[in-house]
Amino acid sequence: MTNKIQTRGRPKAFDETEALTAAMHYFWEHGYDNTSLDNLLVAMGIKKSSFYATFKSKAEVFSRCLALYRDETYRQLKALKEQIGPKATMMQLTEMTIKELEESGNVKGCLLINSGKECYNRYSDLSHQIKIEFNFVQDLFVSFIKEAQELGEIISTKDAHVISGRYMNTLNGLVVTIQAGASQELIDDLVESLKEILE
Amino acid sequence: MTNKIQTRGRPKAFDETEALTAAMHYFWEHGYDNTSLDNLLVAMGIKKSSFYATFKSKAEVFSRCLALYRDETYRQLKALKEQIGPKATMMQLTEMTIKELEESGNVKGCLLINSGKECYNRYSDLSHQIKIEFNFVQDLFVSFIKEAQELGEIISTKDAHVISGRYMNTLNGLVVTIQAGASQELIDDLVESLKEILE
DNA sequence: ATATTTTTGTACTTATTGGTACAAAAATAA
DNA sequence: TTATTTTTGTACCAATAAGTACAAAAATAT
Repeated sequence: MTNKIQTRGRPKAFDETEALTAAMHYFWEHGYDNTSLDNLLVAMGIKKSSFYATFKSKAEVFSRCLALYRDETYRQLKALKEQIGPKATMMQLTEMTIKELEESGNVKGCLLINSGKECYNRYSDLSHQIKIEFNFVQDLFVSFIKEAQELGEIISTKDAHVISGRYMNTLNGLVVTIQAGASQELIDDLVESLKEILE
Repeated sequence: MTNKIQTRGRPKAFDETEALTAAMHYFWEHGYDNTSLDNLLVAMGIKKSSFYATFKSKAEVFSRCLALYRDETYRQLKALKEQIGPKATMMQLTEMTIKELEESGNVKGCLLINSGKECYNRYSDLSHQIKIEFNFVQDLFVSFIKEAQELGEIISTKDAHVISGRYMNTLNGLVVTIQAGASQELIDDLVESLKEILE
């Protein structure tokens, strides 16, 4: 991947993918606008000169982070599915959100959803990319539901697109509902409703 | 409300509530951070000197806009409920979102949800207020469901809190799902799921 | 007429933003 | 050794941010 044959001159002291991963996590936690270039440089562990010698702008780095997020999400979810099966993998998404809330007192949500809201009607190039990444991940979820139906983990009378769409919508809704200040009872029932969707 | 007995001196040339209403709509469309003071002054139709002679800061104005939004929402929904009944009023919320999408090509969503996300883990005072306003409006929805159940518009076997919570969560989820770039089929099914929740 | 208060307008401050310029040091291949 | 390239560091730039200061004009109650 990043196997560039060593050319003459001082080699890059940082790994591009590692730096992008660090940037992705910072963006994920703070959002695009609320991440200043200085914040980003500290998170990535490189200096401004190195940054602009490698990337063309903050926006380009963000774009690459979105792609990286989609890649990582895809990779990790597929790996998890091989271990615990498709239905358990879907439920795990909910459990991770609740666990994060209980352990740290807050939730980050999905980077694509967060960025979709932030970029909507403001950064059309990023919005366009987010749409593509979002539907890419959405398709993965549909394939999980289909596989779960074949395995008999989920009843086959409902359309996989419908189940997947409603599950993810409810989960993404749960995050914004928590962020708006929902009561524990409301959160608990929404988690219950997520279980029901996968029945 | 704003009946202040005329004191000596040049009277205020603008109505505070009108200015706040204009500010509220600007914040609703653009968010808090993405609304500069200059944007706000143009939207409110007043000059910087008048602004700071009346309000103490941008944050205070935003806070008052949140309260105004809750007030207006409460007032308008109750009025609508008197006209078309509680269940139709709830469905109207979905219809408004879809109508807005079809007519203008985009959705604004709920100011409290949008602000909840934007302020979460960043502006604790505002976050705290949003939580209060959000639950205030949420309680109104619960009362609508209860009334709809009494009227026989919605079956009474399910808890009103559950119905209200799931409906609003799905609707708020729908907005962020649209903003992330959902397909028309997904949007259509989520609207269908909103109908089912109120059955 | 006068005191009072809000108006508008202009100028300013301090901080931060994303991004550029450039020199000197360091690390490596040839 | 030399050519090449990346490193760090410092100094910039123009734009924008929220907010302050203050004078002069305008509108009103008394």
